Amino acid sequence: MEAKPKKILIADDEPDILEIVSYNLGKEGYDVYTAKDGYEAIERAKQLFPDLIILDIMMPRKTGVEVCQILRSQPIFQDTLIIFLTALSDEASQIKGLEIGADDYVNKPISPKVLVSRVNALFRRVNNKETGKDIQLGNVTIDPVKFLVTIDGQEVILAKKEFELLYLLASRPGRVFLRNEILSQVWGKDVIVGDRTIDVHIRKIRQKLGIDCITTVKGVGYKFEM
Amino acid sequence: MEAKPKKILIADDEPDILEIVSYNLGKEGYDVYTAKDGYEAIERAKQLFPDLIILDIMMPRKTGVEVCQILRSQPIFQDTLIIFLTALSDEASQIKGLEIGADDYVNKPISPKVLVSRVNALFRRVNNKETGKDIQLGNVTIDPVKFLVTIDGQEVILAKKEFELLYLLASRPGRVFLRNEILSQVWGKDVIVGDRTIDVHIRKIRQKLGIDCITTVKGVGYKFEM
DNA sequence: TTTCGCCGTTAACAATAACTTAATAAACCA
DNA sequence: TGGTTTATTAAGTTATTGTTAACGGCGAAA
Repeated sequence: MEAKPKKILIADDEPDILEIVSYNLGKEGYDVYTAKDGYEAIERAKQLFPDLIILDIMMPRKTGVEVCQILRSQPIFQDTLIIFLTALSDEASQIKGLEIGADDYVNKPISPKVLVSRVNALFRRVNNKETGKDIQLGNVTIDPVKFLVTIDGQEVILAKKEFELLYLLASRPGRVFLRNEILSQVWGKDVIVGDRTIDVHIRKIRQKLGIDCITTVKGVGYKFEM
Repeated sequence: MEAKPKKILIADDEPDILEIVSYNLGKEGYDVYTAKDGYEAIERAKQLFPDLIILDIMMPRKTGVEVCQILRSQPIFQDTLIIFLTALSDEASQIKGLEIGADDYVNKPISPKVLVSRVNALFRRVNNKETGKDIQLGNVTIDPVKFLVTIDGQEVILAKKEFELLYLLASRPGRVFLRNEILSQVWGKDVIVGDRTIDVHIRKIRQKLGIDCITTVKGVGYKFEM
């Protein structure tokens, strides 16, 4: 399922800034829109409902601070991310900016790369509610948060060690894991178990999954592949 | 339901920083804990499950970057907020910090007030989305304001601890909560209770609800699912 | 104040699931 | 083919959780 690109609205009265920020965010795959003053920023926000608004503070026809306050007073824009972008680097301005509802505050002169990183970080946090470490390979999904494996939507219940072992193998599909490596990762460095223990767990996983996705590499170890 | 104060863990090898940051965040109403190196930070994180971790980068026994990577590789710490606090002010470090999963990156010398603002801003953003609201899952409704659970309109009376436990599990349906995590979230930091206490509460909830919605994941924890 | 009842906890034991082992069979490779 | 490695099975062992009952504390009602 391809996620829709996030919409970002940038408001600044310096065309250079608009251009360089637009370019860099566009390159990251965001849909970028611009406004050249505060009034226009509000108009475009109401029409676009962007996911993130980047506001310069010093702008004609409403400052960034005013824009932020106006938007935040409306429930619709409660969840919209807002970043201030400004030449005012004093503490008080920054604190005020964050207190009236901004999510971040970046000082000029800006580094486009840093700004992009901060934008990414914000979206990562807001976006990733539950689907961080899932592994999806073919029709198999391994969800360590829910501790659940599904095959074609069918849930498969694995025991703790089985799950950890499968998760390890599937974390690098195609890569062969030595038996020693498996032992130290899943069982811990100072646990001593017999040689056949791994095999038995592998067997159970194969059995429970019902599909052939763990390959034995004789004399070496095991690997996951679809 | 009274909102529990957010737990913040601060890791820095400079006692002065620990003190001044602790003081300022404590004054804001946060529960603040400290660690003086990277190893200790990980240990305390696993025991406390803080809502936010503030990491110095230059620390003995694992750098902040290492700590971040180790924690982020575990599903349990996916949602934990992380702020880097560092004297490295170069662009590349900042970008790297944000890319490996930090939510913010603050340069030293720090202004305690700015840090507090940024912490508040992070919590404001994350908080809005999940706490305090009714939870509705299938035919079950959980109302943390009225302290009431209803199943198909039928009211069910739970005791306080039972309710808190259920609310925690139901706040992230499907997600597995470790026993440690449950202890720290429901019972609090330094309360020591016996091993069977959780089970007994789980039993009572299952009994009172009359439906099978809490699943045991043996060796791991419990999860709520309809 | 006394009594009653609920809450949270603990302890003892039962039940069950998970893990390991060992023995045997099958597969693989030189 | 012989030797080595892995698969399979079942049984044994351990660890974790379920269940029940009982106890003390605390607050509400008598």
